[in-house]
Amino acid sequence: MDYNFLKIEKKWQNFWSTHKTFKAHDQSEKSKYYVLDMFPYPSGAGLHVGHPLGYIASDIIARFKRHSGFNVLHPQGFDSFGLPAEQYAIQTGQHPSKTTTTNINRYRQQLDRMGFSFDWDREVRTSDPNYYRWTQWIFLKLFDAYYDLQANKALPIFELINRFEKEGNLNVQAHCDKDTPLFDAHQWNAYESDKQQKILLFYRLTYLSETQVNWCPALGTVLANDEIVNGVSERGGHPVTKKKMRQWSMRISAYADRLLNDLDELDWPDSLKEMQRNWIGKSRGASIYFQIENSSETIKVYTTRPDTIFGVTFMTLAPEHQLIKKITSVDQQKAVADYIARIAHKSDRERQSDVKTISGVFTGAYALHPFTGLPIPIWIGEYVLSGYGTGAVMGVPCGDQRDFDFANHFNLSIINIFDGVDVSKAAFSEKENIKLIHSDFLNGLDYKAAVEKVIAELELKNYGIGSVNFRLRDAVFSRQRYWGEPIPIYFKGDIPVPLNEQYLPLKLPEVEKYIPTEDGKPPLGNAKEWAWDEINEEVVSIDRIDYRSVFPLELNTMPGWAGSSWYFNRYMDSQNQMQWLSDDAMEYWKEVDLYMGGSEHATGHLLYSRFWQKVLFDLGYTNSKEYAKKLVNQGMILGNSAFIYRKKGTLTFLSKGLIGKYEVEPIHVEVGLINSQDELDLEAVKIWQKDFQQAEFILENGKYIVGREVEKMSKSKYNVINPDEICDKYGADTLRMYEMFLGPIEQDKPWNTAGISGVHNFLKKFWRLFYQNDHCLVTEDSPSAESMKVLHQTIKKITDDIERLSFNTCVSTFMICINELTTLKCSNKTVLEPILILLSPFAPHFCEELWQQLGHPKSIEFEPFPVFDPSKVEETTKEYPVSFNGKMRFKIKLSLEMGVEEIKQAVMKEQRTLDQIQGSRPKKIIVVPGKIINIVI
RNA sequence: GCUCGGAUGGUGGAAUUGGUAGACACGUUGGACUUAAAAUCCAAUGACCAUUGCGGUCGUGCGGGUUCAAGUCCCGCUCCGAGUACCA
Repeated sequence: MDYNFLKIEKKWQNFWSTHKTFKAHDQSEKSKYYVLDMFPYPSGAGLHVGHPLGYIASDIIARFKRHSGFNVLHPQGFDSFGLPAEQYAIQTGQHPSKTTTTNINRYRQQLDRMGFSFDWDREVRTSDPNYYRWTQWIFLKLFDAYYDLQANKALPIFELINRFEKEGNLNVQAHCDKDTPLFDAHQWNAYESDKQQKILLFYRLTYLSETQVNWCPALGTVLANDEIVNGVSERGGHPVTKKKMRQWSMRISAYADRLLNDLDELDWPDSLKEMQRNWIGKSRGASIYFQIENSSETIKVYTTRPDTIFGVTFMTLAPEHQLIKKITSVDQQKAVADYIARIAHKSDRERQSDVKTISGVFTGAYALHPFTGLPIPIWIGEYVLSGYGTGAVMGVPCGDQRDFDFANHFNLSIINIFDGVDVSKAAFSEKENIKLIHSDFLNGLDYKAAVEKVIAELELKNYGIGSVNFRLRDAVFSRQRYWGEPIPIYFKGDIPVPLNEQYLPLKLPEVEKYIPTEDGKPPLGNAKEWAWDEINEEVVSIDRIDYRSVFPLELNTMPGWAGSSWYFNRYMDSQNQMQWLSDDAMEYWKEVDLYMGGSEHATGHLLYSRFWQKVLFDLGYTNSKEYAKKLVNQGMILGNSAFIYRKKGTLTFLSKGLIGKYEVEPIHVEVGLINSQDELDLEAVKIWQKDFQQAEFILENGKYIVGREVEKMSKSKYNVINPDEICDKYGADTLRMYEMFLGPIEQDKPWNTAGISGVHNFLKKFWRLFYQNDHCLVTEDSPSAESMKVLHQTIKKITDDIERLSFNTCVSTFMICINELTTLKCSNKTVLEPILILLSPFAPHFCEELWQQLGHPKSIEFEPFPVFDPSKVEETTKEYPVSFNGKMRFKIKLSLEMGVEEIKQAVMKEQRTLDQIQGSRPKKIIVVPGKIINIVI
């Protein structure tokens, strides 16, 4: 019997799938354990060895928990709406659902080969109408809710309407648009229904509004902030500009404080929590009102440094500020208009890349300092952002570097208000250990005391108010795409009307083209059947919108993060046709116990999904306000790219060592064409790409040596390692163990195929404890004390290490264990059986096979995990290192039962010790039982 | 700039609470078996010095400190990575 991994793995994968071994049961005596992976987007390129890293880790936990007696939910699915399938559709005319299905099937095949213990009966696909029906349902729940600041939670919108009817909105404290008008009950009841609906949009948790959006002309769609990286689109790297559009948004800003505070109770990586904290960006400070000279208008500024109020020498408004038109003096009007026009032409990217240049213009107007009454010139400056705070800042050049630079550039005055500080060259922006001067009633105070005092004063005199600000913006929810969830809304005029939930799912219509219409409408504008008939309650042809009861449906679709913001709940009850989730399933599964995924979702998916969970919690649809108590970020497996070097402007390629002073262009080559000595296979490269047939390769020592660089694994960099190839050559169990062995799970690490033999040899070595030359070695004799000791040391180490997710050390422990048992020639059933159970989460097929060979009729999957027995590893003696002043000199074997005093006496009797001390008495003897003896002399 | 991580042999990495640094694996070298190769097994492998025999010195990015004892704790740097970026 050889270790025939191909045969074994196929056999057990079939066994597991026909027996539905990993089916999770909704009712069980056992405690539940929910292990979740971030579900993949099924791209056309298939999986590479980096993708399954997190899945392997979570699978080990899932299997370990099953052995430990838990009813484990370990589901998987596909985030199957998205841009690549749509772009492929645009190019080829093939329906995205077809591409998606093909890709999913390929993913499924690859995943199955690795022996994951997923419960595929619960699979979800975000593009499946049976799934997105509930995504649409959640959208309607958000549409029908508002955020009440008194209750500090979302409430149904009808409660708000009731209040409006009784008392208007004068006493309503709710999270709403800042331009929301005030009205009393009488006014409200007198409003036309359309006007009432428009006002309600200011309150709804998902709402339509005219917003400045990030428009990507190349993709023809709007992007959220987290979909933009360095001013260009995350996908494709296309430029992004600003555009005003009527868009759906999600009022996530209402939840900023709770999203921030609840982070404290989550067992998530600190770095990830920190990223979310920064993204939410809470800051404390004050809003201060500045009266404008000779005008009734006031300008509100937000500052985190109200203590520096006496350092104010000017004020700057964002170019988009509404008051600019009103306050600009006659003689400055042209200059201001020119400036604003110039800024408006700049794209976001230009504005971002050019932060060094200082630009601005004087409005000709002055504001009055609230305390001194002195006039302060009002400027307009590009560096002030309209989106943050009030879009206006007070300029304190002595305390803020940007204000300082601005003041210097335009020759504005600078007052120093910090004691003993030189502000002639740069601003002083530190807060600690400094006292204020030239600051009237704040003189002599430090930062903390001054802030407190000035806010009290501002509030007393009604010049301002202490306030809190967030960086977090509402999330734009409309996408001008085809391949996404339709938004269940139709329009009567410009009033959005929600579809009643009984008509869900609102299925994606068929279209002829997947591109925007000629008049610039989203792709759904191409659909013929895309109007809602209120009377017949069905989707009908758009030709009928002239009929009284037929109205156009929303043409935008939902963004990629919609479907992924709640899928973890659906797994608990994925086949339910009546509800998004039954109460029983929710009651039993509660929330995710371990969520495994990449940190790249920190400010996207992981924030949006927390937001939706909180809304659903407030509205009573779930009883967990956080859906994942523990989260682990697996690192990335990086590729080891290979480069050849083309002499600039030629077809000549220089081996790495010959580049010298030549100007060369590095070009990626397929890593499969490189041997372990970094030598390029010249024949193969010419077959690989025809372009190289004409090329001349200059060799060193008869070889072409490539350059190497560690980068992200990607098809375009030709550094992809396909897991199928590894499975063919070494088997899935080797791949699983090797990926765990590469390093700590949360770390990025480069893939290196060369190292895999170590793990593969381990499995073969272990196999040889069972079989050699077709001969079974396993005996039922009672094992030696040494082998029992090896076993129990292993049990302890593995149990501890799995609990703390240190899988790389687990693999090492197994290797040590098998090396020792090999040395001991131990093939006792009593020892080998528990090791199979220990190892089975890592190498499941391998262990199942041997488990069966040992005569067990049932699968290994639910065997109880072996329990550590300390008595088996107990030692009576131990070698203690004896050191003098911390330096180790010799070892001494002593009984473990000795007390500290006995050990001291025994050590002092040692001849060598006495030699060391040479007559002088030791100052101190330190004994840590079981660890160390140190003699201070 | 700010925030958060890192830095240990030729390489990936161990060292869980301050207690024999370098486990385990790759790679390299030498050996056994073999006609040969593969496979397998054995030995050596941080650096330097001493090796006929023990052995010794230095070593966890750099400079200090605390301690009988520091990869681990404290202070000050350097470099690398990630996130974020006119956020007032």
